[in-house]
Amino acid sequence: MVSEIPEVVVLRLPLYVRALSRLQDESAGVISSQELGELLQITPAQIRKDLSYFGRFGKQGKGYTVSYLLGELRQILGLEREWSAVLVGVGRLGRAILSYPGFTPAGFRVVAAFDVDTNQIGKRVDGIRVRDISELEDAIKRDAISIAIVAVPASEAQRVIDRLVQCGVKAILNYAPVSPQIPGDVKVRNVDPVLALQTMTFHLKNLELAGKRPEGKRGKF
Amino acid sequence: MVSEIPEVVVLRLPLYVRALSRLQDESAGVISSQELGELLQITPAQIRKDLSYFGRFGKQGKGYTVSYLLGELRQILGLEREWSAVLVGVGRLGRAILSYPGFTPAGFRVVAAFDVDTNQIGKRVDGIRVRDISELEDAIKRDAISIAIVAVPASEAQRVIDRLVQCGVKAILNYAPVSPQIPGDVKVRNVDPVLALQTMTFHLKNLELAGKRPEGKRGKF
DNA sequence: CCTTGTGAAGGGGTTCACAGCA
DNA sequence: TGCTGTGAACCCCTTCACAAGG
Repeated sequence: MVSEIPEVVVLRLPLYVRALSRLQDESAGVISSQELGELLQITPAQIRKDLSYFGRFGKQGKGYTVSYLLGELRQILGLEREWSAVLVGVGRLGRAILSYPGFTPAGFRVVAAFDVDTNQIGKRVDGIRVRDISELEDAIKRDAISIAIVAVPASEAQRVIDRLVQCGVKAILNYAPVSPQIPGDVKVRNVDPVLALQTMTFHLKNLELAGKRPEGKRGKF
Repeated sequence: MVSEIPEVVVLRLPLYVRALSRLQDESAGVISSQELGELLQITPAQIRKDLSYFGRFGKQGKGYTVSYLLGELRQILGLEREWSAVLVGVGRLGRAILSYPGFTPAGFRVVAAFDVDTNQIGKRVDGIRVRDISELEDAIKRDAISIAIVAVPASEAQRVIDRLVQCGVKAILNYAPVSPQIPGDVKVRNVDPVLALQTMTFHLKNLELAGKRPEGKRGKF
């Protein structure tokens, strides 16, 4: 039931959760796949197919009850509990992550932060005491942490990730600009704004080229 | 030549650039698709196919000259020039973005920052003066900016994005936790660490379930 | 009538496998 | 021999289209 779900589907589920949460805040009662699709720029068929991997949540002729579908999806994604995470790297980026207010309401709690910088160690950042990275393994194992956030320099990232994997972390949110090597049972999501920008400059460049070619007029509305 | 390239391919090109840059720093001369694939966890065939959309960059029996391929890819992605961007939203997140040191070496320069908060306006953050958002349109048009970074609250994001699109911005790096509505000729990349975490909790939850079922009956039917 | 759920069809990206060539 | 470049096969995701049912 769980093993055959396409990864792309899993990537979309949080989008549904986010949209449904907003709809619930706006007291929306029922929504059709058509309407949800318009909000998310996803085809209605796509949404219905995605949901059908997990069950039948809708009412024919009506649509989906927002609160019910939201609850089911939160259940499916494991969001009905709180998740503890550790942060490695408390430099500028790491401190920004610690003070990011979006994690807590979503149920993610950073319970420990580590660094190698002796100037940082012992200090408190947003209520979290920065600990020496030598304590990393003990802390993770003691609390059976399965999520880590990596915000160390690129040169250190693979080493840190190896250590995290070694002590049982199964999910890594990686802010370092590297493509880490990890075993298949560990999930990594990379956050790299520069990569994101670079995928867009490709299109920008081609827009400009098109604009410079008088005969290359294609985009008409 | 340009319009038929799958978007997934464009998403991978920056990964190649990043890996090749590192290889160049390490004075690597030549690399095969096999080796590059191991670094990036991508199949060699995938890499060769991706590159073949743009030309023939390798040497049979040898592989790819790192510096040459890097230069070609940078050319393809439009990275041989500097790109100016504006930032909208200079709250905690926006300030962290302004002080992020990764943009400049990659050739991205934030040339203006805007906010609605009168306490912020006029102040300088990392050398950039914060301007009143009412100046947004003029500034973008004057300098023909095509990239914007959005770091405003979710409730404001769509409005801000509408304004950006309105005055000709074609690429948006969106840090707000929303799925924006945009016309087809504008590219958006969303950065949302919470969504990233939520896709991983799905797997974590299922790992735990599997662990709790002695027979580990996965893949029913 | 309206919208879901879903087999089936379709489309597009990945992988294969080998010709080509240094 | 070693590795690229690439048509073709393959596979998987998306979209279609309609039965089902409120």
